[in-house]
Amino acid sequence: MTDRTSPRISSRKQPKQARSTELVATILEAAVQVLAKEGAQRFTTARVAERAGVSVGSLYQYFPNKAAILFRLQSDEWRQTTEMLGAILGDAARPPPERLRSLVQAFIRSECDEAAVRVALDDAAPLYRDAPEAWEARAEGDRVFEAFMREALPKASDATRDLVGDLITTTMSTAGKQFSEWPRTAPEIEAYADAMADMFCAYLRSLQHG
Amino acid sequence: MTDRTSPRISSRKQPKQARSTELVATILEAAVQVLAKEGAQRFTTARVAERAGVSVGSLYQYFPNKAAILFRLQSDEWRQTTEMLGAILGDAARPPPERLRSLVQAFIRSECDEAAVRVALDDAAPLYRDAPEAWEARAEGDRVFEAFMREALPKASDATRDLVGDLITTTMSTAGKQFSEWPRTAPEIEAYADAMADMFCAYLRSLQHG
DNA sequence: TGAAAATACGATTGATTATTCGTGTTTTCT
DNA sequence: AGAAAACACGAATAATCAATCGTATTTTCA
Repeated sequence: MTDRTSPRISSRKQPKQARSTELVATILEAAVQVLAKEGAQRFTTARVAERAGVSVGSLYQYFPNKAAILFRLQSDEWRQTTEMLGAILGDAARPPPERLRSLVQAFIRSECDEAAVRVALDDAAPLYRDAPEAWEARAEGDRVFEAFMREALPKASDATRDLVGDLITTTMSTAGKQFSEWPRTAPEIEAYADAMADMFCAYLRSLQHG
Repeated sequence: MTDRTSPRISSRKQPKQARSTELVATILEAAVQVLAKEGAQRFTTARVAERAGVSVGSLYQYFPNKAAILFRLQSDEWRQTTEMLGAILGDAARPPPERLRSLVQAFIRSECDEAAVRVALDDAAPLYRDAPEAWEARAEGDRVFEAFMREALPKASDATRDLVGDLITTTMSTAGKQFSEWPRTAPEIEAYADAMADMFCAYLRSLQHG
């Protein structure tokens, strides 16, 4: 009954002049600041434009709507996370459990840096969640992790590997959100990450020994 | 710099007549339906009142503001969850790992029932998150879990137990959110819950064996 | 240089929504 | 019954904000 037409979110125009790409960067930078300082509630196109030192009109020249800005920030973050994932998990010289531990620590650390932005971006998720493009970045990360799982659990079935991979990535990726709801000190977070890594490793070991 | 005065959220009036308590129940029921059918974005006092068959004015007689309705729903849910927690974990006749497994399954199942409401309530979290009362229900649950952890890890230090309890509860409680973002079938969810229980048990075992 | 294309501007529009308050109705209690 | 308290009503208010569009400025390039 509700006429919820999800708007096209990621139609970037082809820039004809150089200033446009600068502007996009400026706007994204401003958007991050607004999210961090004001939160998702007060994230408005006017505020982003003001902070960026441009007019709302200019903003709308490069982003079809407000959600597109948020979606772009989220995409960039996912891209970055996937890169990190690949770099750490792809290091074939180290044993899988060690790589997994590094990943957990790196991931949780990165979640805690700029925690305010992450939380705000998460709060704003309803605005960009429905966009189909939102899942592409995630899919790439899943592929990288699958490759790692084949190394970590060579004897397991594909179904088991998928399930375990799903469990681990999900567990890891939701941890950051909890920290922001009940803030912890840096050492507490380190300890938490260590415990999580211990848990994953214990689980993988138990799977290998039958 | 931002003048974000968090409004008092949970000042329930003392009802003088019987109809008022009925009305509160009706409003809460309507609120759930609006959340489920329309989502957090479209959760408005007007819509809730309409669905409840009352006027906005009446609604504001029992809830000081919109956030109070959401907060009340969240509180009720937490209370319910804590009850379940206590019932399952307190059953001293069963060995701790078995209880933990039951808990994970029950918890994830309950997250999946009424998933739409849970997601919407979560989306609306920014509106009621800042209320200090919001943490009381959670604290009670933590206490129950702590008691369980003393049974499950009798030899561990308090610090370890706290950390592990934190890790387990956090992991469990964030699982439901992920399901709604990428929906899964019922058997997939069962398998996921089983895997999570396996993971927790493997971790607890590894902690006990040093 | 000068015209056309690209970009930038920001007041305005239209829509939504939380909350109030003056008024009418029902219940309570004597 | 009748007055007072409690409750219910919903139009009106005031605020916010996404997005537009007519105009002004800058860049391109022939």
